[in-house]
Amino acid sequence: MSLRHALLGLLVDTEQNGYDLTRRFEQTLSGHAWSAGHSQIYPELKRMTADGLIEVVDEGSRGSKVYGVTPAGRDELRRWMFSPPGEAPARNEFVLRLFLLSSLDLPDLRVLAERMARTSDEQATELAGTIKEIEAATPAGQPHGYARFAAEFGRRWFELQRDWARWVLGELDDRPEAD
Amino acid sequence: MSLRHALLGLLVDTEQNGYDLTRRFEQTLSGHAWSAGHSQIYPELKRMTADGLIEVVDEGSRGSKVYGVTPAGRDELRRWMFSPPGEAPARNEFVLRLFLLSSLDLPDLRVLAERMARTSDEQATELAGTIKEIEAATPAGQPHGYARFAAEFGRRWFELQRDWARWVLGELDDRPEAD
DNA sequence: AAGCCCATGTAACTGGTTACATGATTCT
DNA sequence: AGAATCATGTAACCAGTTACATGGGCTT
Repeated sequence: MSLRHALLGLLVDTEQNGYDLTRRFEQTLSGHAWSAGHSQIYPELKRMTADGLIEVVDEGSRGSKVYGVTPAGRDELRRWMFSPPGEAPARNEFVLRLFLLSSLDLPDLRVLAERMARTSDEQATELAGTIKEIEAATPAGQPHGYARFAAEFGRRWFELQRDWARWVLGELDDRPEAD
Repeated sequence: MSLRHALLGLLVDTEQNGYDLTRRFEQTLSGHAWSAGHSQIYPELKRMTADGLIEVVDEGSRGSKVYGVTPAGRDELRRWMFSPPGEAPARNEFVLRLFLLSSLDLPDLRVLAERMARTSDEQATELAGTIKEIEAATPAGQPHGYARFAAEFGRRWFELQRDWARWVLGELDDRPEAD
């Protein structure tokens, strides 16, 4: 049950309500890591409260519940982080498309690989800009946090996509069929 | 519905039965791309047959059904490959753990990042060996297929994990708290 | 007062996993 | 003959998505 641990991780970082968690999910985790909508998050928060992993630490003006992690929740998150990985199978539609590229004929393959390389390069450039902003907003010598680590990962991921697509194009150009 | 397109892609590559498809899923797609068990695959094959995307092209000795892709199936696969990406949200437990690393205290973070770097390096080395085998089994000058492309992607992916984890460790060593 | 964002929830449905069930062939 | 592998299926359950529903507070 990764949703539970994702919520624990976000709440350890910052105490917040279900609405904020929904947006945080969308903004930071949804791209590469995990995804969940509010209709899944609210019931899970209730269950986690019942299980003693989190608790309501404050109530906002319009009846919102601000959650925080209990000691038991911290223990559970740590236990999960150290547990052997690979339990939940990975699902990534983009990677699936990559793996199925060879089901296309050569002209189609070229067009798609070129498109993938282009969009990945754009995304990498965009994230590089975001990273510069983070760096600028962080006083020199200060340690980076969560956001910087995640952004660095994302940048490298998009570069991988771009470079792999270019490598495929290079392989294709070496083929006898190439004109 | 990515399952459907994954099956189409595998069947375009090789006509095969549900049992083979289940193993292929496990071996080639399960790591980074997509995952499905036989209990999901068999009913989907029936539905795809009803929808005219695939058809039974042969029957094996013990009553197995060998499926092949119809022209309509090929069209559907191509349409999907060219359709705008990002419809299905990505889910990757490993990446989720990466993103939640900063919820740990510094000593824990170091231990985990070191472990991640080590196991990723082992996986990258293993895949590099697999690639050499593929290269050796392919006559010189011959084009590479599906397996070579996917393996190259996997290698780069594990290297990304390793390098990112090492980068995080480097960032941590620069911290004032570092001993 | 109207419209937007904040904030929480439930219901119906679809996709995916685990468990149950069965039988044929091949290998030892 | 017994065990392993091939081969297909269904049922019950859990996770995740889409749609429906409601109301408070803030801005213009």
